Amino acid sequence: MASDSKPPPQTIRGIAKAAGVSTATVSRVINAPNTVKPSTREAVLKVINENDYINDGMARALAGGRTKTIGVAIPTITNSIYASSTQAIQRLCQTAGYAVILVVSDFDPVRERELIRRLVERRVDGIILTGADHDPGLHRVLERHNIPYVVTWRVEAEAAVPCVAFDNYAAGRLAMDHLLDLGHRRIGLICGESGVNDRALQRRKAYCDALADRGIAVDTALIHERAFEFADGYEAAGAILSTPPRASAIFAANDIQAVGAMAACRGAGLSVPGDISIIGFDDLPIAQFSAPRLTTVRVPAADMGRIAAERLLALVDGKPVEGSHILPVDLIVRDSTAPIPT
Amino acid sequence: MASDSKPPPQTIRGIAKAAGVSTATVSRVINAPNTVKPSTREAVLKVINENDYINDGMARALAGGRTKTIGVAIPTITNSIYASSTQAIQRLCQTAGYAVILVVSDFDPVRERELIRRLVERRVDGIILTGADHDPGLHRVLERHNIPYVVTWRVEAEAAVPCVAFDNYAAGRLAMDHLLDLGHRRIGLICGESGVNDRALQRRKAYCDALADRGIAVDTALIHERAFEFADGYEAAGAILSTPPRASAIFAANDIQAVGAMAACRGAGLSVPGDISIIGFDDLPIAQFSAPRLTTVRVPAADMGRIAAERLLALVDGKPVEGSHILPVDLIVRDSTAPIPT
DNA sequence: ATGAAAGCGCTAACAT
DNA sequence: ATGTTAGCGCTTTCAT
Repeated sequence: MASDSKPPPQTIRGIAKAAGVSTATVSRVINAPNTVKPSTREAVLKVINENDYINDGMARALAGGRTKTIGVAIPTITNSIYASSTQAIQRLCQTAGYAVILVVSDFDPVRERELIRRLVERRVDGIILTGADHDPGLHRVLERHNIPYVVTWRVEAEAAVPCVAFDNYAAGRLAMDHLLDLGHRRIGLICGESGVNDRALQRRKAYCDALADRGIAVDTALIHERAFEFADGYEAAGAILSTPPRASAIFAANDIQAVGAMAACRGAGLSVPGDISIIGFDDLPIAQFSAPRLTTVRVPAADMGRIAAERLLALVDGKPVEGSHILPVDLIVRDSTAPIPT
Repeated sequence: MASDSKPPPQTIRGIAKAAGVSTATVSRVINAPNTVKPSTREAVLKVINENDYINDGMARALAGGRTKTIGVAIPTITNSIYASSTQAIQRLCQTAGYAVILVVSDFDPVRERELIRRLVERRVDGIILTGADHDPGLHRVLERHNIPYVVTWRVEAEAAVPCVAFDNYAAGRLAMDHLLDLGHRRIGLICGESGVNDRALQRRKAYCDALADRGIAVDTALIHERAFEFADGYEAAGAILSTPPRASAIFAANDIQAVGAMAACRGAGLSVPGDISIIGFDDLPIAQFSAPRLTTVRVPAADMGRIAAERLLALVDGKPVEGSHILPVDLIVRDSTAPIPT
């Protein structure tokens, strides 16, 4: 036999050779099938299928294309509400042929910056950021590398960076006013760490302002910042219950914490809402199936994710996208709140 | 001035030029910093930082390296339990410097194959698969492209493909035997679609066999296959309650469905476990905070994810990995089950 | 309609 | 210790 020069394997050259055409032709049947004669196209396709050949996305991206990948940065994954928006993003992107890479910063801006750097390194076509509290310079890096991005969960005061969010402060006021309107005056607060979480901060502010507006002094012994697990809400509620005079209501700025708080009240022999009212935040599915069903503030998490993804993909496609997109929130009154017992 | 030939920008050549060194040296300060003289290293680093230069991962991968990306395929994202294992995978991989790309197949093998193809296209270094029910040829493609993978949630009967799982059948028996030991004879079943979900199928089998072993005939009117939302459990339980003679217990092969079922019983004026016992499956966090607290079967989802990721990363590193890794499950008895009322 | 050849930005021998 | 150079697998003018 003649000495055969290495026949390259799972590469476009290998396919080209096996099909007796040039690499350009193979590339064409993959990217612009109708620019190649049907008969040769079929021949090439046959070789491709026989070999399970799959075009190398790295090489393709390098040769000028996009990576068809977008990055999503969230602060934590243990808060179910982020799962909701992230899911919506993932679904929309997957349908559009984009892959999504999720990075979790654990509320650490430096860590976040490092993770975003890895996203840039992977040449994601765009990025969805969560909230504020970003490392200074993060925006500069994104700008410099020409990576479009949109911010969710928070309206960026600064430049005209596109954002999709709702008003956390107003939503917090909604919850508090509901409680105050029911006659409650001594109200406990359970929320996230306001020092590292601007959403928690907004809600805490709403709590304080709502009280102040009715001439009620804020008792910081009634404020508990915790993580987002049931156990955290349970424990925080325990602390509130043991701070006399006993509060007649609790605002948990998260449904999971609220359900934990309800369990604590139950454990303390208190009836909800007979003895104590509890209002949550998010309107997770559990809110409709807890006992009692939870009064809460509905937050448009899935919509936010979907819209953010839509806008980002538009941006990636070079379409212009206007500034902020503010979504509405709603008070959902169920069975966990009632007028203050007389 | 002399005509300056284009000075390349955010590329290794641009940095090299600006720092007055060769591209090889820049590459070295990035990949093997200690092989380059401290003084030049600092100089190069300075230029890199000033420009926020970030090495192109596509080019790097193409030039022979790995992509430092792994793919994870799950059937659905609305079943919280997958979130648990996926989170564990994500965490471990992120820590190890790997990005994870999640794809959701919605229980459609063809869709799954297509999504996996996209993963291969992105040259992921490895893949974590969920359950069985894969398209024939999926394994062949992975084999052919030399992509290591591990299977979770299910022991693969076939070849020696590494898997990390627990015994769904045995776990189902555990739940059923608990109910039967309490004296229950007429038991409803709520589970996933056994036609597209081998885990659901195993649990359904366990249900039937457990009944048969005690000489109890299976009444298919008591079996309800549904999705994994609270509402599905609620609705299924409603159907079971209205099938006389009324069942004295329900096995919900998922905690979310179980909580939904409890709500349905409450709504029907039935006390749990006084009038009817309910056992769940998974031991999600909610199980400890529902009212009453839910008896369930603890499934090692997070461990499974973590171990699967560890094994995959080992595989990626060329380390050998033995066959199946079976994790234990536990019956967690809480307050939602009781002896059959006399 | 198809082929030849020049890069895309990087790493990795091989030199020096 | 640093520079030169040849690809990695692909897309894409530019020819034919």
